[in-house]
Amino acid sequence: MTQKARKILVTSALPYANGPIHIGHMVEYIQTDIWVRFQKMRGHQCLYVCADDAHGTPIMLRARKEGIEPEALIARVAEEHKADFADFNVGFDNYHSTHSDENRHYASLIYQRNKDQGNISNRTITQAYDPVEEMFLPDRFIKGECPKCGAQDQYGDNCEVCGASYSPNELKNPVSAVSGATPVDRDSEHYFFKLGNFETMLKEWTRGGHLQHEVANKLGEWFEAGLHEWDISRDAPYFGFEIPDHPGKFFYVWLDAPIGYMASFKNLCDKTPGLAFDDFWGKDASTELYHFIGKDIIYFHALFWPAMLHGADFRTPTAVFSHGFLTVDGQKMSKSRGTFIKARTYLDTLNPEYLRYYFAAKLGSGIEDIDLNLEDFLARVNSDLVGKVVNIASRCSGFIKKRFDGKLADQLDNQPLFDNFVSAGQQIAACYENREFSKAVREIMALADKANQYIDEKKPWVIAKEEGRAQELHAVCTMGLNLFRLLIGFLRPILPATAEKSEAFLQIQPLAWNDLQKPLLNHEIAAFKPLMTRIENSQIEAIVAASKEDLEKQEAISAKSQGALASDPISDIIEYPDFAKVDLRIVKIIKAQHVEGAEKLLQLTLDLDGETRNVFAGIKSAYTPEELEGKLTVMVANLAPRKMRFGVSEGMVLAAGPGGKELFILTPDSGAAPGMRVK
RNA sequence: GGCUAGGUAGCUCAGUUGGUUAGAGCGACGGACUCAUAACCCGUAGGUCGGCGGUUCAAUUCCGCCUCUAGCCA
Repeated sequence: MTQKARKILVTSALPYANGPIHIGHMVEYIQTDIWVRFQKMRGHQCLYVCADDAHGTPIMLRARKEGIEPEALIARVAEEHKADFADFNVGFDNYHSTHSDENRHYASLIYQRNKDQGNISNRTITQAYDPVEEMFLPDRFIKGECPKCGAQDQYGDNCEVCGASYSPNELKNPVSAVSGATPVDRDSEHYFFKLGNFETMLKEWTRGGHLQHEVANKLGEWFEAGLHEWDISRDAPYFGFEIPDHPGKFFYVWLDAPIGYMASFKNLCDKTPGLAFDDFWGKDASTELYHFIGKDIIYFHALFWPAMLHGADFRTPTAVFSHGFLTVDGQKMSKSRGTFIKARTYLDTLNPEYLRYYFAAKLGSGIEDIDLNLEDFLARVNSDLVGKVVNIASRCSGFIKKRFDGKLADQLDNQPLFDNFVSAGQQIAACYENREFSKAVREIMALADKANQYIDEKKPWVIAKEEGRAQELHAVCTMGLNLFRLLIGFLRPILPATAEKSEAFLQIQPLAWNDLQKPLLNHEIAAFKPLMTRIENSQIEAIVAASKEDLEKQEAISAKSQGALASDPISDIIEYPDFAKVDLRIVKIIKAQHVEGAEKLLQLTLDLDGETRNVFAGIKSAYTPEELEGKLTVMVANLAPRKMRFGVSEGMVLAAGPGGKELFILTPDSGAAPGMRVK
């Protein structure tokens, strides 16, 4: 097991400083932290740095809305972020900010060196400009009608209803999301990073074992399309760093964000004697550098970032590890369902170790999304951690305490079983190293089952009642506690706080991986106190309820300024005869099916009690045919039939909502029957 | 729309370089035990491996199409 100590620098993506950390963020920090703790346990020098990503238009606007300076906003958010991470036992060696002197230095340096190498160009571009706010508008701050499907209130780059992507100038009736003014075109000089200069280098790098294979596959697409120049400047007003020698021009937030990794590390170097920046970032550094990121920001980290570093004579990363997203109960986190759970909301009720364990049990080395199934979460944590692992200590310690003065025997009852656990540790270590945490957890839990089976076979509670078998009892319980110690050692990267408590119980030093080969014998242990308690269903319910309350508070705040009516005001007054012309009827959906070739439509067969109608409804994004069949709803029965590509639609069903998943058909109260008129 | 992933028991996931009865944990059901945080141990039931078509002696595994989910499109 002896190997040379490695020097490793690890980062997680920098959280954006305009809002709180939620449990989706935590997947990444927990994944990284487990890996880092594992490396440290193996005796390597492993440093984990991170920072707040503090620049950009959203932060500038958020601060303006709150009536404070951006600096005040990011300082406050940084404290919240740090507290959340600390309470989740994420052990950063340093946490810094992109709005720092170090970052300004390295951003300018990297820009300057690339400029000297001929990797920066400039030209004038035309961009949407808000004449009221006097600022250029990023795509996401322009709203309008989708040019493809006409959906209202869509963002400047893609439509959430039909999924089309387009450029903001294609949007119909565009308005600034900041002021509501109609944007105008305005010219401005921008600076560009000539990514194309790095094509050869990047092709080699992306296929050089630095990325997961599926990520490398994905990047093939970018090479095929050709590498474009990357716009790295933004105009004032902008919260960020001014570009040297170009007053009024600022570095785009995504330029200086990854440089924040360097800045945070530099900040750590300055307070750590003997830690040299160049050892980890110099062109010929022999140390290892890893970035853990979400799959959504792959191209920044796998294309721009290595190219920028290479162009500025710094080393490139050893590897970039991407992970998937978190869903809750199989769906995207949702504020209205109460599954948009903030880190703090979780921490107010539950032990962070539970979530660390659950995520570990789900995480592999790939980029698949992982699901937090709340029912499964409760069952699994209770069963695995409390029922299996902690239980081993709980069921053995009583005998040791009562019968042997709290002292372990001087030999094990079953050395081969102990050796079997130790050798399984090699496989477990390999899983950790390869970020196959779910495999590691499966192995460890199989061992925990073995340990419980062993105790069950030996039946110490039977031995305890028999005369002259004290030594045997002593050996069996010592064996059980030694198996427990190994399990805790194996789980230590995942459960640092539980490991610490266990170490206090066993009265031992923090476990290192190499300590695990030798059993703990002839050693006094402390009285056993519960190391972990079970999750109650009510706690999960409390978290979901608290998350919903958060939403209600937010809605109450925003309702004043922008209720649903603000963007979609009530139409002109009509007289009753106008309304009476519309013949609304209750119908039963007797059949619903997909329409071949149609992206948005479902074909519905509607029963009007005496007549059936064929209707095409644009609700495919929100409903499956199965969930519609048998339902009652309301239709406009006297709408002129309309010929569509797929057939004739004989009416329309009524639904509300902005579109996409958020579409809700009307349903009558019980008692209504097909054919009834709605009036 | 294009691309990259994913769709396997009620739930969460393994797995199959194509080959006899597709696995685990949890849950359900039955039994045993009482040391242990109603924990643990033994056993039983559960799956047209997203759908359709193709290649093959043989497909859950390979190919094509479709569908659903997620992400990205500078």
